[in-house]
Amino acid sequence: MKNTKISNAVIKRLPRYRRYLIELRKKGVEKISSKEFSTLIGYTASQIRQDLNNFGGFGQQGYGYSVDSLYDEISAILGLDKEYKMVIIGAGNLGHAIAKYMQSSKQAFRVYGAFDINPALIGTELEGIPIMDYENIVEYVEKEKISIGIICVGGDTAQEVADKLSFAGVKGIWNFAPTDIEVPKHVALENVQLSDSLHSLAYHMNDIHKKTDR
Amino acid sequence: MKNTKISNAVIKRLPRYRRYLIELRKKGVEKISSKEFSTLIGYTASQIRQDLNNFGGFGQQGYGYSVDSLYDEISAILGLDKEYKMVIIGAGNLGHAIAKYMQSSKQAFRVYGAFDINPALIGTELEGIPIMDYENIVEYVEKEKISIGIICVGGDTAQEVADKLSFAGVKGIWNFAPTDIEVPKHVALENVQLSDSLHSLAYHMNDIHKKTDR
DNA sequence: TAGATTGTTAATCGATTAACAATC
DNA sequence: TAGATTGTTAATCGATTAACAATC
Repeated sequence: MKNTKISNAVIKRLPRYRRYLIELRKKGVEKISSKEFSTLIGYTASQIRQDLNNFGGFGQQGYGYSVDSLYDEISAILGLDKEYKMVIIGAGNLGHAIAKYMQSSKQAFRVYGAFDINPALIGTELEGIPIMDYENIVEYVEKEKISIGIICVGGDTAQEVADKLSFAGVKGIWNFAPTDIEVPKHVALENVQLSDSLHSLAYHMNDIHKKTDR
Repeated sequence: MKNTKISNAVIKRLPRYRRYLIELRKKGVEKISSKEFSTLIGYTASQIRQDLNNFGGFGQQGYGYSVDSLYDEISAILGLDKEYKMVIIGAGNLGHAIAKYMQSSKQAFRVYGAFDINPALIGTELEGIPIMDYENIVEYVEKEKISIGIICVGGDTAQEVADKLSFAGVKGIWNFAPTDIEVPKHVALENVQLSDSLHSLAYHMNDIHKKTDR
């Protein structure tokens, strides 16, 4: 595997490739050429080949790509052949929402516990997941070897939660708080800004009209 | 306002500018230069000026940008000075999650109804929002002038829901289904691929390790 | 072998950054 | 006026697309 710093644009496309490969597998398709894949997924054949060759030559000239093995390769590149233990911080609406969502996903990601500062919530359960005292989070993360923290608190406390999680040793933070947070270099960070996404939708809704008007 | 096709990269940054402007307003900051904004938000001063000038000259030479009016301008560009009526399709885990989330946001976006095909759910409520029969969605959207449909169904039915919503006349679709969908040109589409986001996090968690190893 | 399709290099395109003249 | 900072043009950088030789 080469390692000359893969661009983020490429990485963002990998899960999408993988999703389409799952569909193809379901349909019993065994091989696919970059050209066929192109019409399916909507990237150019050139881009598909370019993207995949960042990680190695997965294809075969004159034949194409094996759906099964390409799926396996991409899954491995993404690290989906591993298991990830997660905790949710913030057992309010958003935390509840994510807990529900994670439960219905049958992936290698599993939520082991939730944390809150609200005494009324501590000791209860969030969709079957125990809600514990936020005071004890560092201890818990260390002991249970939790690798991902899901931040579902309000924007004002998100940074302090991120600091604590990083200190406790998580390897990744999935941030749903409506704030940008900073993490040490060795901690991976992925932001889900739902309101940004909605605002972007609003822009395009109006933009489309402007175009129609011309 | 110029209209020479704003790149999507720019649009994706607008909500972020807006969030920082809200913070600045809270702190009572009245003006900000592109240079000061740069250190705060992490884009280059050049990019900030370039971005803003896509929409007009909001600044003043020798002074900078007025926080208040820049906030107003960006809000207007995004279309956040308007009201948006929404429906949720799919009252399962994900729909419930989004309903909760939308409720806690006090923005110009409001969910008026939810739809499902499950007879056990129809007639009940989802966080105070009535759950109606999916059969009647077109009629409802037309009558209530709903402008945004939030798709919270499984991947297998997402496209058919999108078709129905488009037919009924929504102007935007916020898609949480783990599938890519196609919509007519006049309908805006925003995808939230939570699993893609999580997979991208997994990649970076492992990628960071590779770097450490070298 | 001939045909197909990859892997990879070169060309193009677009987005970001730098520079600076305009102007408050 | 002098100083500061924008608006905008030009230069650079990176990502996408095209082309084609390598090879299954």
